[in-house]
Amino acid sequence: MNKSENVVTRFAPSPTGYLHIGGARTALFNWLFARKNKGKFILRIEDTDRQRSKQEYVEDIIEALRWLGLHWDEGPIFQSQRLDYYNSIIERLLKEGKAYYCHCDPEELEKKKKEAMARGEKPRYDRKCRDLGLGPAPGAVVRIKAPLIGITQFKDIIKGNISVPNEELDDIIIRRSDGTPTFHLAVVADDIDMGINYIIRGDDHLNNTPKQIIIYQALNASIPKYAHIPLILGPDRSRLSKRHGAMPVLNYKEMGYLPEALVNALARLGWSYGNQERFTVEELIEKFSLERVGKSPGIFNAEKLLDLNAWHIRNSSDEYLAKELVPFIKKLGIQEVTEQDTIKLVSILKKRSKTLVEMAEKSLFYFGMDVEYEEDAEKNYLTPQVLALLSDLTDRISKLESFGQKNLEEVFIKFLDDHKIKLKEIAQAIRVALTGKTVSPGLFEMMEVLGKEKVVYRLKRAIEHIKRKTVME
RNA sequence: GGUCCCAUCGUCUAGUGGUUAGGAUACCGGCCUCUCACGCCGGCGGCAUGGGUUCGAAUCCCAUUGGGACCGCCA
Repeated sequence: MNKSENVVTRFAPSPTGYLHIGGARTALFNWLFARKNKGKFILRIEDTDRQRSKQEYVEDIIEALRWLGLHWDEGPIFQSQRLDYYNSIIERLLKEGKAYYCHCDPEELEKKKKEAMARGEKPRYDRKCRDLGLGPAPGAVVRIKAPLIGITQFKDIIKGNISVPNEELDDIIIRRSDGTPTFHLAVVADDIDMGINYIIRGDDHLNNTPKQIIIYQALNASIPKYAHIPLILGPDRSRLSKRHGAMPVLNYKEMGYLPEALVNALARLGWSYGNQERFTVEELIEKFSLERVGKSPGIFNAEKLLDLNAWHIRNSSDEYLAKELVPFIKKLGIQEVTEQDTIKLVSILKKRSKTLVEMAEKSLFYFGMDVEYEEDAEKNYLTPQVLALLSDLTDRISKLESFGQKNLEEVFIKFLDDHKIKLKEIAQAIRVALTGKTVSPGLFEMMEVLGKEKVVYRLKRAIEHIKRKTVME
């Protein structure tokens, strides 16, 4: 292969399920590799199995890839629309004597297979029709003529040299009796046609590769480079499936994860760059390489994703976060929320939130005039002892012209000094008055965000509350 | 069963013959401090086992064990 050749990669999911993190990572590696090398990334939908393929899954996959920011340069190309092309390839193989019609009865074959398994032999087609020179017939399939001797080998970028004795290979079916091409044929035909020169896919295809190389050879096509990435395993170390942890990628969106965080986590599962753990998408493109992908399978670590998400939230711009946060706040029933509101909230909440869901929940103190006191908070901090202090503080704050953190701090310094107390002694009471809770962002930044009107209102309400409580006792 | 692949803290990983085996996460302490968080400091915890090769193996070789994948008219 010459050096000027442009990299062309593809992600080729079959729409028989939603996109989960395994597929997403395969897509990511293909995308990163193409971007890194200024190449092309193609999206191809492998929907030759009409029974299992569903339109809703196509849509899910596309939406998930878009959300992750893995934009493709070509496609989506649907295999179901290219049947004529596959048939022309099959006809060519037939004509050149590299494939043949097989009339064997499927049930009989199945029986033989089971018997072979029972005897401890490898289940394989006995090649009965291989040299019979049969023609098309109802129920007939087309098989590839695999070489009988020798070895098929290739160098995988990640796994190294892989070789398989040809005796192990079968004359696999390339066209079903209904005339549709099988997976192996369609994949190879498409990859040749689309000029795919780097095939980056899951480890589960490692055993398929020799079978596909045989098709390449029969077609006299140049064989692409392969990179088989190790699988992502479930917590029980078995292949990731819907049952454990293999959530749809779009669920992470709903749970308040940033796509950048998921991309970061997925990239670091299998790929590494020294001791660096946290990457922006730009950094990943710059630093990604297939040589640094590990060989062993890994388990997806949700804790790490959470940490990464917190980091990406902390390091995102307020504007971006505000935009992303709005729908989450609305989901909590605050319909009147604006991006203006959230941008202020985000600035004080981004260091304290691991997800957008959490951030939305923490935003709630801002909305409405009244706050609801948590029972223990009210009992422990809204006490008669702080009544005079709160009254005086409210007076002082009411007189403030501009309501910035600086001004507030100045007022507090004077206030604390006059009363000979530490901030510590009154902070929690103020916090409860303003938020109803014992945990919140810093007092001054929070007051600035709330604005003078709400701060004074809530302080006065707390004072009234204490008075009322005192009288009742 | 056959073939192929894999094996460092619980998890993700760095490491390519000489390191007190490093980082991240989680967990536990401490500092900072108006609470929480952030940040900072410290701790816990690992080379699957057995043989070689070598002056010297996490690193190279073999075996064992364990795990995974594939063996479809699914992809």
